Amino acid sequence: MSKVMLGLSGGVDSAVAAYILKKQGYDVVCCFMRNRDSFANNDFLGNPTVDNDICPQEKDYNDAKKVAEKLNLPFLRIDFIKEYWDNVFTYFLEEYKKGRTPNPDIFCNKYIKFDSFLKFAKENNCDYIAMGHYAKRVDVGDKTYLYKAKDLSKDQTYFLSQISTYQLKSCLFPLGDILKSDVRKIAHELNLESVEDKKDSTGICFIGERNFKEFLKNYIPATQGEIVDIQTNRILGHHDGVMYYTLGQRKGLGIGGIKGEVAKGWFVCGKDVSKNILYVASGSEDEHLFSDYCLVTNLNLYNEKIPDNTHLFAKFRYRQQDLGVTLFNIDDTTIKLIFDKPYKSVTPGQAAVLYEDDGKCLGGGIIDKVFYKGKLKNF
RNA sequence: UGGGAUGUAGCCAAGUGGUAAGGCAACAGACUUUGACUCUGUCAUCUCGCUGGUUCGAUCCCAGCCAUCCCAG
Repeated sequence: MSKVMLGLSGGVDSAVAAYILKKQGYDVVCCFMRNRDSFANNDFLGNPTVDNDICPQEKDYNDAKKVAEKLNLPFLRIDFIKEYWDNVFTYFLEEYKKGRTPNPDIFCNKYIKFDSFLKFAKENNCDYIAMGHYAKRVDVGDKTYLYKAKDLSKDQTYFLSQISTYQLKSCLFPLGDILKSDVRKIAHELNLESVEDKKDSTGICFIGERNFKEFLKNYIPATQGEIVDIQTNRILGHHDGVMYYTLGQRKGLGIGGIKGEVAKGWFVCGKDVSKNILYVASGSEDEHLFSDYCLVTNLNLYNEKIPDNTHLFAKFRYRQQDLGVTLFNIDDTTIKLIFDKPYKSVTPGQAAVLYEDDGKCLGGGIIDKVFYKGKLKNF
């Protein structure tokens, strides 16, 4: 009987995943992961729970424990606080300091959930790990493929785009063929009271929902600068630091109406980190928000290399529609993606994840440089 | 100082003698394992620069004052 270590988070998804694996006949060991400590990590500004009697992580732990008890499964606990800080959070901050917009959860998967946790599982004689991810694994011969989950609205393959073939082969995805609504239904049937109606967690993994700017201020000093209209070079206002904004962002600029002009809202379309200038464009369809090709580094593919001139689909941001692109290889870990037509707000630091039109996820990389009409966009 | 123009919520901006459109911003909620986008809702009632007057009733009419801008000088 194969043994699986299941990451039980205290949410409904991993709880039902545990049940399914058990029902399928796996020998399941549950484990609660703790990767962050607000106090050890000096996280106070804008922390909504810093004064709570019970920290939300402990509530999650208790909820997870109840699930394990209900399902009659062994329950462990492990901390990866140092690993998270060293491999995920440090990278996250470095990217922000460069003015880019990283996706920490992709690296959390790569380095913590599918690496540190996998090693811990192996040390405990487990064959596989599993969690509550919505994704599908398909084995054909000795090859393993990753597909989008049946529940496309919950599909999380985007976050798995940096895991290696070995990591993929070590993981089971029990929720790949189940709709979220059915997950809730199963939780109710099992009377998993601690999680059945719990709201889905959002926000950065292990950090949670936050006023993002306040959170970053704990680690990156605020440096005021000018907000400049890219069309006319007018100074429209001031920002608290160029790194607090991402491309395409509308909220938080505080720019009101201007005499004699129709106010369409202002959107971030570029940044000059050295001069600390934030560039904005008026209206959501301004040309400056678009780009037509990009360079992607850190390319990670689960299987064979993709030939030049292949047309496929890319997701540039989580929960955004897949967009048609044509791929060209630069070297083993760098590709160029030419867009079918100009796309809005493709942002350096975010992941570009590659799909075939049947939902097969080929892998992905990190958007490094973005171009429009042959010119490098200045971010 | 003379002539002209304007003064409506944080910013733009409609408006009528009969009791204040809209947009932007902001805030809240929804959505969401990044950051965003998006959607929904809230947002002038000792109020329409101030003070008087006309009127049943004025933000809109009249007078004076104040402030700002433009042209003269």
